[in-house]
Amino acid sequence: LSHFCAIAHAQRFDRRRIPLLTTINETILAAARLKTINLQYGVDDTVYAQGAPSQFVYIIDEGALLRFKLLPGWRKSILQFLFPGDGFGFEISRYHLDAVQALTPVRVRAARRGALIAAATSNAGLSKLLFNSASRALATAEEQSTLLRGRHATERLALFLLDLDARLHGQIDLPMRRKHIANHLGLTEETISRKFSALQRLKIIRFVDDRQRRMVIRDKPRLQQLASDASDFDYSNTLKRRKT
Amino acid sequence: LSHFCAIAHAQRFDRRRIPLLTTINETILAAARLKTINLQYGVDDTVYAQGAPSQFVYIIDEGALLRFKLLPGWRKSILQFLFPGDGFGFEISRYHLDAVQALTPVRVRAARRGALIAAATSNAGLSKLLFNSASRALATAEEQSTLLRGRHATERLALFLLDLDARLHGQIDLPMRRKHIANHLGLTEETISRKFSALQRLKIIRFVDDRQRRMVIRDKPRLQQLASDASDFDYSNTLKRRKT
DNA sequence: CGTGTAGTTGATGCTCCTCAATTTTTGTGG
DNA sequence: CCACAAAAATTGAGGAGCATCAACTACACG
Repeated sequence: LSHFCAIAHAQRFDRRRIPLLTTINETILAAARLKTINLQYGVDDTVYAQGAPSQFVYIIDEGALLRFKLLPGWRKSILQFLFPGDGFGFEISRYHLDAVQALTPVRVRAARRGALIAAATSNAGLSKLLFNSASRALATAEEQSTLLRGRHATERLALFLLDLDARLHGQIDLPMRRKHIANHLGLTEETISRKFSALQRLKIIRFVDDRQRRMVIRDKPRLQQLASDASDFDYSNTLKRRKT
Repeated sequence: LSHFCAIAHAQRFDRRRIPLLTTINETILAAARLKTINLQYGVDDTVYAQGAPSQFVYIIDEGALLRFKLLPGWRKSILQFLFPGDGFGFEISRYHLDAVQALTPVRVRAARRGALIAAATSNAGLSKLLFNSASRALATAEEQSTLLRGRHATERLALFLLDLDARLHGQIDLPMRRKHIANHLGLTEETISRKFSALQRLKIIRFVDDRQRRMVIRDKPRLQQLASDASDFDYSNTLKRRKT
């Protein structure tokens, strides 16, 4: 038990502060006293596919992944991006309803789903933790819906960046491609690219590497304002200045 | 116990078939053996406000409600519409993170939140039910996110109608105003109105009352097709025919 | 009968998508 | 290390779809 607590602490305070996001987290694994195994994945590797039997639950030690659903007609919908400390892979169904894929080289710990369920069945405290965790995940998902109801691309992107900032703290290292962000926000990659350029021109963000992947937020108040009302920002594709 | 089971059965098979949607349902109340009280609300009455202390959990016997969140700047985001059999009001937080309001005259049963939590703490089976329920609610919320990533108004409206159809079965009696649908789908009420007109012109749906609230789906396959790809449907505001 | 509310329809402009060209970055093999 | 090809990101032009503003209709209620 103390072993896992130590890891949990290291995870939470070491590199990044993270509001836990999904139905599984460090505390749960610790409370269930499950044996875990370490696994590694390379870029673009699939951790599990949609419809596959659900055997393990996972917690991320290092790297980033994306969680998505396949839709009728070859399309997919990216539900969220996962970072160290986040957990995934636990559902009621015995088969996965989503799929998870690595964005960078990844190290995860995996525990048997069956063992977790068995532990929860005889342990009301653990069940309660699971419920808490699912509730928080639900709140996160509804937050996401609210984000997607925002009508302007700038609003959505600003909210997305602020959320990442809160989770990753400080310098944001985007592990995903433009097209992933676009899919997640219900936009196109061209629009994402244009909005990034616009935010950079206005000195609200800055990319600090040549890959345009590592960025800092230079003017968070302005970004927060854009997140709630982008009406004095949104200009079209061209470079004309803001409306008066 | 058998009392509640009877109600649960009546609820599930009597009037409408409903995939349970929120963190609370009939089965949970029955398993927890909670005392309930009956409450009634009139149109537009608030069941609870955002930020209010969380005292009860609720199950709907009759009528329809809407659940929403207030956002910075007087805006609100409608998370979902609730119908008989659906439950609401249970969260981890001791204060409500959302608000619930009646769309029609409503009868609900309420149970004390504290009693439910107490029951869950000593009862692993109940905790597990709560977790299952939260997981299903999570799946629903992620479904909703996926809907909102669809780029065309027609896609979103079609998915919305198909979802209502699955929940209400048969004739759909819309308890909400156009503006509620619009908010929920991230569109404007004018667009909703125009899309309804278009669907009606194409004989995909039909309104069977003069208030334009009660409708039947006349061509479900076509509606399902539009839900996954509206590219051969979307024409602008004007009445011009579909693209070739 | 007015008055108010919900819904529909129309005209216009803005935002974002589409398609395409260009630039930048990444990966591969000599 | 450089040359080359492939992939990712950016930028541009034009058009599609939705929002906005406004007028209009239908119904509800006193």
